[in-house]
Amino acid sequence: MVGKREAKREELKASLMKAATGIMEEEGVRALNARNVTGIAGCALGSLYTAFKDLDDLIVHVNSQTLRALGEALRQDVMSLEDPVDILKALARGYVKFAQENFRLWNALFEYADMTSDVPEWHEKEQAFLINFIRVPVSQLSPHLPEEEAMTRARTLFAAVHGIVAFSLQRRYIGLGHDELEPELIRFIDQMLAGLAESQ
Amino acid sequence: MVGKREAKREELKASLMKAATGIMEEEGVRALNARNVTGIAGCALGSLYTAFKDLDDLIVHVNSQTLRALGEALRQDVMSLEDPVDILKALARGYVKFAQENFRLWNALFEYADMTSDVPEWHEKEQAFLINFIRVPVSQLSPHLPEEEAMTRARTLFAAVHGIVAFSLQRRYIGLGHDELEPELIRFIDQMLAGLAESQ
DNA sequence: TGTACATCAGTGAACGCGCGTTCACTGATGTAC
DNA sequence: TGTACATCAGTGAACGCGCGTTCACTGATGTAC
Repeated sequence: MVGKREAKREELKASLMKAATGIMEEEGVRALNARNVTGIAGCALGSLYTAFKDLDDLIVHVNSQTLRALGEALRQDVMSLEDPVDILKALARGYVKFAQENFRLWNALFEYADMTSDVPEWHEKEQAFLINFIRVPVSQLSPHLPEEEAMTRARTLFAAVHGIVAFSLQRRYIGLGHDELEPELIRFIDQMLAGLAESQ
Repeated sequence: MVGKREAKREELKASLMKAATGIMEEEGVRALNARNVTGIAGCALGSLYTAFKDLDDLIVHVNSQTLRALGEALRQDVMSLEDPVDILKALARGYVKFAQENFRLWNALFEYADMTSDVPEWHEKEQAFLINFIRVPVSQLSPHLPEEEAMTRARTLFAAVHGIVAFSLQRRYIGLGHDELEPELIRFIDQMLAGLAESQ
């Protein structure tokens, strides 16, 4: 009966994840440290290092959770849609909504990459996976595009959309209220897609 | 003859700026600290605080310098052009070029905003000023657009372009080589402009 | 089931480091006569 | 021009803090018989 130890271990991991998520939601990744996270989780300082490799490892796990939540939200938004144009718009709307509702967690996905030099490979793969949501409708809209090029277009589209969302939510956009972000983004997508239709 | 003191003061400021710029160019903002910058500038640790309010103030001054250099580069690129489409493309190309050639200084403009809570107002105004490079040709392309809306379009366009450039240069774009960035960006601008023409 | 021993997760005080900023001091610059 | 005094920029040792991580210890869990 080795089960009790393992159960406790999982419990500890879970409580640390929960505490970390809470701190990151309320004060951002930068506010997270070994003392406050173990304090809130209700365990000893040193326990962090029995449950996770180090503090960075804990952050990566929270980010992974966030990425999965984003993936799930986008999947829901797109599920019932067929038309690639509708899908791309729904993805944009879904992305804005997720970023607004989970601002600090979403922000942590990008802030963290700036803070550390090496993100583990498994986490990079999770990020890369999400791009497929965009690649599929992009390929449908440009059927004779080689897959690799479709991937590039998808990434460019994501980078552009992300740039617009990030600038707005991080308030580098003085004068664009949060209510205006979604319509402005949809206008942007419309313009992109009109330009795509034009060129074919 | 109060001039000698003032001259020395300016000299000190200049040598600190130079040292800070060097460190930021070679190792990024995050590597800058009070000890290495004063060490390289060849002055005492405490001198930093007679020349600048604090370390952040020094960083803001370097960023301001970078912003002015970017503005000057873009002005050169655009100077002889008349056609708004040509201007927008030249700006995009100029932006990529500047970001590539001054990667870490350019990056510091955005990393720093993430690091600190309050950027001084005068520096925010310098940032806002640059958006006019884009607003003018955007207004020319859509003459009946109210100025405020043209501003929004200009900001959206900048945010999108910046997103694409940032993702590529920060290597979040696995698989898009740096040589491919400029053509991909120009393709993007073409598509945007085709979409704009379409909608009018 | 009960007892004796082994293991190892959890503990938190302590380590060690990096860092921004301060402040009493001093020597160069400026002023008054 | 020269001298005596005043000012204040420059100095760098020291302060104080926050932080990630370690490690000797202990008590709960697991194993053997």
